[in-house]
Amino acid sequence: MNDFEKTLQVNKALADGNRLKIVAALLEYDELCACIITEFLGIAGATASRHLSILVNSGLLASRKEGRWIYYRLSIADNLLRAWLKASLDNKTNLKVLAEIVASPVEDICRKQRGISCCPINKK
Amino acid sequence: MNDFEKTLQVNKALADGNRLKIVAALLEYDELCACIITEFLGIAGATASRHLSILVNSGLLASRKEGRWIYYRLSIADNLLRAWLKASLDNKTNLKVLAEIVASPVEDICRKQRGISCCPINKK
DNA sequence: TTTATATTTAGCTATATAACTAAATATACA
DNA sequence: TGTATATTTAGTTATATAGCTAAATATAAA
Repeated sequence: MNDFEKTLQVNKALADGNRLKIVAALLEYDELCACIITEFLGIAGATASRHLSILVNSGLLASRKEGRWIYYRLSIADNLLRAWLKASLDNKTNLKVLAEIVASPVEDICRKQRGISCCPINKK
Repeated sequence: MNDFEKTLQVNKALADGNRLKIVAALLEYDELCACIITEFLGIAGATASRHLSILVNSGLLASRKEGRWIYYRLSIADNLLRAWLKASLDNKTNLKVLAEIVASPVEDICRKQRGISCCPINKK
């Protein structure tokens, strides 16, 4: 894949509202697990999984596996792209829903095991 | 339309190979008329027209009418976006075909009137 | 006015893709 | 081992969109 096709792939990855919301969320939080992202978007897990794989394939996100959970984080190498996304998305996406999910008790969502928190949440 | 939706619209406008080629061409040339762009892309005029209107609606391009011709130019307000596109597309798109079209004799393409050049070409 | 040129709009078709559900895979706990 | 949880893959459906041709619109030249 040449540079032009690579740029096109990145643009296509960013041309969906749910994927843009994922990027916006990860501009605010260092890492988020798939289940939190699924809950945030309010869509089926399988659909969120597909969006995440599109973002990973484009190079915008990286993932890390830990037990049953997979954590996603931004991996945008291009400083100009990162700066533009930050300027375009920061405080322009409604992340209140996400904040509530993150703040929910450990029994909720993917944190169903007795007190074991699935996704250590680190704000940036 | 809020800021998030505006960003999404811009991303969607950039998520097509032919539209990205138009942006790349206009990073190199100050202005190009619709017929030159149509010839460059090698698609039907109607299709090129639709791509151009999508780019204009997203705010990436502006147009100017002069007689029968419509000239398009970049109108990207956001400096970060402009810088990223320049870095991503400059010299990464094959503009040789465009250079040949631009250099073609006045009888060709949309320059069919006796010696009257339709699209004054200004390289940046 | 008639003809030619440039562009857009309308209408159609084929492909891409975003959503879903169900099944498969993987890990962890009882 | 068996059960629960987290995620992905497979398969389906509906919608979006990129392409085309033909017709409409607009301007300029004969």
